[in-house]
Amino acid sequence: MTVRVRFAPSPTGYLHIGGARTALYNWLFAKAKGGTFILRIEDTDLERSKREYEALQIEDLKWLGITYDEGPDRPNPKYAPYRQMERLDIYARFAQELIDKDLAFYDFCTDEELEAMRTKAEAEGRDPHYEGKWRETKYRDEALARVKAGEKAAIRFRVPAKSYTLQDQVKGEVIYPVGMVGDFVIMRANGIPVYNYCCVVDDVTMDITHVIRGEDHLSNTVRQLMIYEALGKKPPVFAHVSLLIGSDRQKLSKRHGATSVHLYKDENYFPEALCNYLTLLGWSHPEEKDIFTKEEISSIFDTDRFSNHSAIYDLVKLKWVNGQHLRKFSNGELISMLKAMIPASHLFHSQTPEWMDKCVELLKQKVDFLSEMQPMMDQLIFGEGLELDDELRDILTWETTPKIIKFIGDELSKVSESFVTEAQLNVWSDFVKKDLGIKGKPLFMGLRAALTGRGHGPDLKFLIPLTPVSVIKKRISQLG
RNA sequence: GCUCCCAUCGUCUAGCCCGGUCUAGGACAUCGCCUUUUCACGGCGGUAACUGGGGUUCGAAUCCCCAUGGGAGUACCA
Repeated sequence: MTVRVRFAPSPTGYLHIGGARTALYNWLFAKAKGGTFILRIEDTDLERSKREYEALQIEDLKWLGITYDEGPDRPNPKYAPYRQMERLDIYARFAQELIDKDLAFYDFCTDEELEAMRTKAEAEGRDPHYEGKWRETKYRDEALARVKAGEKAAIRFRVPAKSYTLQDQVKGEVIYPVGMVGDFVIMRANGIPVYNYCCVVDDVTMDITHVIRGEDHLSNTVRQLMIYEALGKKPPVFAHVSLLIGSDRQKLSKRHGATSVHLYKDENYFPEALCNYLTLLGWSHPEEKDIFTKEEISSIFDTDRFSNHSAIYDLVKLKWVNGQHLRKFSNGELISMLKAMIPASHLFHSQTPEWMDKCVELLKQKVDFLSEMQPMMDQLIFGEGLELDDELRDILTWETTPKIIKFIGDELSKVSESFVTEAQLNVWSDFVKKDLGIKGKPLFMGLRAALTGRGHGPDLKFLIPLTPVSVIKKRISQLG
C-alpha cells in the first residue's frame, strides 16, 4: 500500500513555525517512502477561518519548497474536495450511519443545560462528562421524530465504556483509561462537523496511512480511535512529535518573537536554512549531520529518529545555519539572488561579471544573510565616507601614516583606470616598504587607512581591486 | 482537580528499545589559542549535562517504582 500523508492546517492566520515543521516532517516522510503528500484545509471554525489565510499559508509552503501532490488547487478526483467546508455532505453521510447504528445520538441540550451539568459535576468532584438524558436509548425515538420534524440538534458520539491503546511511533504504547472522555459532539447543531470527527472521516476517505502531528493532539487521539472503531476502519499509523516552545518553556506564541514563516521570508532567511533548522528541532540525522537540504535527507528520513521532548525555539542557531547555507551556494547562485534583490539603480548592476564574482566571494565570508551583502558593499566598496573610530584615529596618529597617505594620494591622481589592480597595489606596497622604509604593522595599517578610510576590514588585495578609484580618491582627500 | 505525555551541557541533541565499549559524543553559544600583520571565514582546544530518591543487577544515563518539575488535553476550537 502506498504511503499517503497530509498536512491539515486551519486557515486562521499565517503559517506558524510549528506548523511549518509538521508540514516538513510529513513532506519528508512522503518523499522517503515514495508516497503522496496532501494538503487539506481544516476550515470548520467559521469564526476564525478566512480564505485569504489559506492563500497566505500556501504561499509560505511554496516558499519553503514544501510542495504537495494533492490539495485544493491540485485535486485528485478520487479524493477531492480538500476543504472541509466543501465536504459537508460526506460528514453528514457518515454521521447518519453512526446514528443509524446507534453509535451516536442527537442531543437537544442547550448551552445553559450543558454548563449547569459541568458546574454540578465539578462541584461534586466528578469529571465534567456529558450526562444529558439524550444518550439513553429510551429517548431515541423521540429524538429521531424531533429531527424529522426539522428541529436542529447536535450529534454526540456515544463513548464506549472501555479503554483504548495507541501504538504511537514516538511515544510508544499509550493507554487511554476507561472514562477518560465523555460523549463528545461530532456534529454541531448547525450541521458543521467538529475537528475530532471530520479529521477521522477525512483521513479515512482520503486513504491516509500515516499521521505525523504535534503531541497536543495526543490526548485527543482517543476520540479519533473510537471513531475509527465505530466506522469499522483501521486507524493510520500515528507519530506525535513534541512541541516547539519559547525560551520560558511556554507554548510558542507571538511574544516569543517571529513565529510566522513569512517574517523569515521578509528577513531574507534562506528557505532551505529554515527547513534545515526546523528539521533539527525534534529530529536527528543518523550521522549527526546538522547542515543539509531537505532533498539530501529525503531518502533517509524516518519517524524513528524523532526526539520525544519539546524543544526551545531559539534564533541563534538558526542564524548560524543560515550562514552555512549561504556559504554553500555557488557564487553564481548568490549573484542571481543579489541581482533580484538589489535596486536596479544600484552600482552593483553596472559591474562586470568578474567583479560580481569576486565581490560575492569576498562578502560571503563576512555575513550570515544575503540581505547584509548590499549594506556591506555600500560601506566597504562604495562608501565614500570614513569610519573614524578609535582604531582609525590611532593609525592616523602614527608618524608614518601621513607619508603613506601623501604617497597613495599622488599615485592615485595618475591612475586613469576605474579600478586599481592587485599588481598595482603590490607595487605601491613595495615602494612604501623599500623607499619610504615603512614596514610591518605601520605599512599594512597605513595602507588600509589611506585606501579604505577605516581601521579594519577585508584583506586589501581582495577589497581594493573591487573599489572604484573615484571612491578611494574621495576617501583619501578627507584624510589629507 | 482528573487523564495523558516528557525529563542528558545555557540551547538543539547522540546514547536509552537490545544495561558494561560513557572518566557521556556532536552542534550552537561562550572563553582561549592558531591562521589572518586588521575584521570575518576557517582550524585547534577549554568550561559545561545524565532532575532527586529508592529498587533490580556483579554493573544503570540506559530497566522498574515514587517524588519533583515541565507540557498537553479535559469545548457545539483546531
